[in-house]
Amino acid sequence: MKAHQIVLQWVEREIAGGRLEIGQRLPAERAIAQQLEVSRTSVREAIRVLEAMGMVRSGVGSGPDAGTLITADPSAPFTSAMRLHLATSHLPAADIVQTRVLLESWAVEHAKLSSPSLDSALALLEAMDVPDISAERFLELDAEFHVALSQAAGNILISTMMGSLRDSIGHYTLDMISNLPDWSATAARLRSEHHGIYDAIRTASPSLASELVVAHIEGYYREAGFSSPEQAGAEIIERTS
Amino acid sequence: MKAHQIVLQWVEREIAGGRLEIGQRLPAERAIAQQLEVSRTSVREAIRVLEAMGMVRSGVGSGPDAGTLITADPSAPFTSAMRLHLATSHLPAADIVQTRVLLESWAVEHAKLSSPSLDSALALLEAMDVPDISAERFLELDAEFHVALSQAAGNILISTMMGSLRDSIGHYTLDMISNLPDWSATAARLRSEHHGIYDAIRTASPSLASELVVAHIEGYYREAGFSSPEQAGAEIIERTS
DNA sequence: GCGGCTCTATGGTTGGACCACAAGATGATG
DNA sequence: CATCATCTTGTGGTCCAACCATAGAGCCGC
Repeated sequence: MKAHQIVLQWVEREIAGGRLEIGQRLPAERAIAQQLEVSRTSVREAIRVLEAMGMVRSGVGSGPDAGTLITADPSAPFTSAMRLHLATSHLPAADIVQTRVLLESWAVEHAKLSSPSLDSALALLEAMDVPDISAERFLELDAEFHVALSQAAGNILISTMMGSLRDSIGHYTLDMISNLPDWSATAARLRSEHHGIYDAIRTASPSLASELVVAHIEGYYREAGFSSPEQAGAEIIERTS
Repeated sequence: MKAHQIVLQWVEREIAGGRLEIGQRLPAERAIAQQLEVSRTSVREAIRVLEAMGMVRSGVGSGPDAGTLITADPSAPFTSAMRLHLATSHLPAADIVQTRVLLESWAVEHAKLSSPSLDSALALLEAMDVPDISAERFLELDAEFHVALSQAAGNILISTMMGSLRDSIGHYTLDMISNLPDWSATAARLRSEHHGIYDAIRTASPSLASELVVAHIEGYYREAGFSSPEQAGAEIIERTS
């Protein structure tokens, strides 16, 4: 077993055993190295891995922001790993769109009316309603709106995956604007659909909300000139390669 | 920007630009360090991160297994990160079960009859049919069977997530055996349900297959004494904490 | 030919040194 | 006494030089 893996294993056991918890600090790198009898270099390699997995966050100096703090950001590994794997073209964009539709339609169907995420969604909805908003800003809020919706179901795993997909999705929704015949008309339609989805959730019509979401997403791709998410994915791969 | 991030960025650009591809080797650590004007230590930290994300695989010595090979195993980051985040109890097991049902029911509904994964699934099915199989071995094959099914839809992202969930799921399906009143009876039922699912896919009855999968998974939890996956998750957290 | 040897290049590991940073302790100064 | 500058301490960030372990490549003696 490699030296840095010893450290990883130790950290995992400390966490699983409750001796380390979120919000606490890891011992100093030099202290861990001494305790586990490995070099500080190896400790640092392990911490880099933990950092990439969103388990810790390091800060220099002293004070509240210093030291290696144990966090728990499950989205970090998904986001960064997905971006890299996308670059290899072994993860087709079409798969991402397809997955998005699946996760999001499920999430709105199982949204909990008591979730505070719905309030955030409403705020985003209103932010999108301002008249002279730029297309970039609109799509940004759009993405956040969809993530907020998917959080309302209360499944951390699914909302996390949606949050990670959001970044990947953001890259090409913007590209697709140029394919639209009339952005302001599209924006108006998107606004109306967003409100429709939101209202369906609020009035406890889960299956309707789900259908509207699917239609909303697929409609956007259709209007941008793709007859299906599969083709959209293929086209995007063409253009970015 | 930290030194190791420079390396990560460089690797990402090399891959995105097609100058590095899967199957090729990264330059030697010392060479990268010299080229990017960072220390070898920083290069190694970056490689550790890439390794954790399933992007590379390092080997010492010389020959075909030596050097740092660019792979593309999207399941690696999901699996390891999920295990760690599970340990923090910020990722409830119930969420995992719920996600599994969602992904798997979608996958069988969209399974492609031409997929070779279906042949693998059949082989696994037959392996599970041998009379004197142990419960452990049966559940192992069971897990592989479900992963094979989810691969048949051809969505890399979804099958990858299922593969990662499989590890987490495996931990507690085994635990649940003790809750079963009659294992051999349950095994017989599972076999029959597996064949039912497989046949539904083969006979191009996607919605039936999907329903059977949901019933199959939820039925297992019910028989083990949980009335819903949510309760199962809660119970598992109790027992492992 | 063939077995064993050295050579070489790879990643793996280590200890030590130094830097940048930020808070807290200290002390000079008005 | 209050205030501000300075020093101290402890943190992560970086780098270097050396050494080890591995495993193929090539050479040499037989």
